[in-house]
Amino acid sequence: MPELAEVELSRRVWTIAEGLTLRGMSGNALTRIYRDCSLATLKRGLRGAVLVGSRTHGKRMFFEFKGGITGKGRCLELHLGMTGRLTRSRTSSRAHKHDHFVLKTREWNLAFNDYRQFGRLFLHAEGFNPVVGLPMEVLSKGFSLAHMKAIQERRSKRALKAVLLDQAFFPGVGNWMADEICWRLGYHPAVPLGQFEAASVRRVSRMVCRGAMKHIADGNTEQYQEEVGFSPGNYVKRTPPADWLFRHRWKAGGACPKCSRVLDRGVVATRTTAWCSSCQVSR
DNA sequence: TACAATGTTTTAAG
DNA sequence: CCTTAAAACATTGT
Repeated sequence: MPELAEVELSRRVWTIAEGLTLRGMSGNALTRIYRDCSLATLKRGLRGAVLVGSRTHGKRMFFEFKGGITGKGRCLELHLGMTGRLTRSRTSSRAHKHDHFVLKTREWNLAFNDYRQFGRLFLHAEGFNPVVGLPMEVLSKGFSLAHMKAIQERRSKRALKAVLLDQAFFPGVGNWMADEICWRLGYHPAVPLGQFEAASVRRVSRMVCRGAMKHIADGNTEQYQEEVGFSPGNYVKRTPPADWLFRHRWKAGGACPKCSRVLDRGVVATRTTAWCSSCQVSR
């Protein structure tokens, strides 16, 4: 479920345990989640460690740990895939179905839950600097007009939506944000990137990323953290303003917030796509 | 039952 | 080399 803002929401769920020592861990070693890093490696690396900080980059999360039985800190990288989420609960509560591992402190259980198992995890050495080698974040200072023009040159013939979904160029943007950006630009998602004004693509994609953070991450942090059994799509119904395409694109028969025309649906860049054939031109 | 689901990677094909 | 399309992953809900 996670795009930029919900990844940030997920990160915040675990910050409750900052400064606390991991006293144990449980998990199911047999799932696909462990294709990059085994449960045994995870257990050995994190036992006795202290969570000292965290950050996100696009759809990735990085949790930094110090100490532990190895004496060396670790950086735990998580990706939520399509259906992953992070939860926290009191130590008295039992694990939920599809909790692949649970990090335990004296007072909290931090769980990684993902029923489709598309998520992944990596355990890096202490001091791993996640920013090096990763693409420029859309909301960072470096995402300049020159940077945008460079992207445009390298992918001028590709569909706008395809480039927006490419994590090497727009880290954190996912299917709904891509549709939102195309709609706000007033063009069909299949129009080649080369036909756009670089400044417009940059401005609108930054606006949508900022709005997602404001309306979804900042607007839901406490509720998200308290909610048990939070299900994908819940936040969709209650957060961003009604003049966002986001609020309408999910339901069959959803209407364009600008002109009220029923939204079109199809596949663009291999993903289900919603657009308004009246407000979005194909030229 | 069949299909789609907020993601990515791999493989195949042109 | 490039680009695009399709399949694969595993589970749930409509």
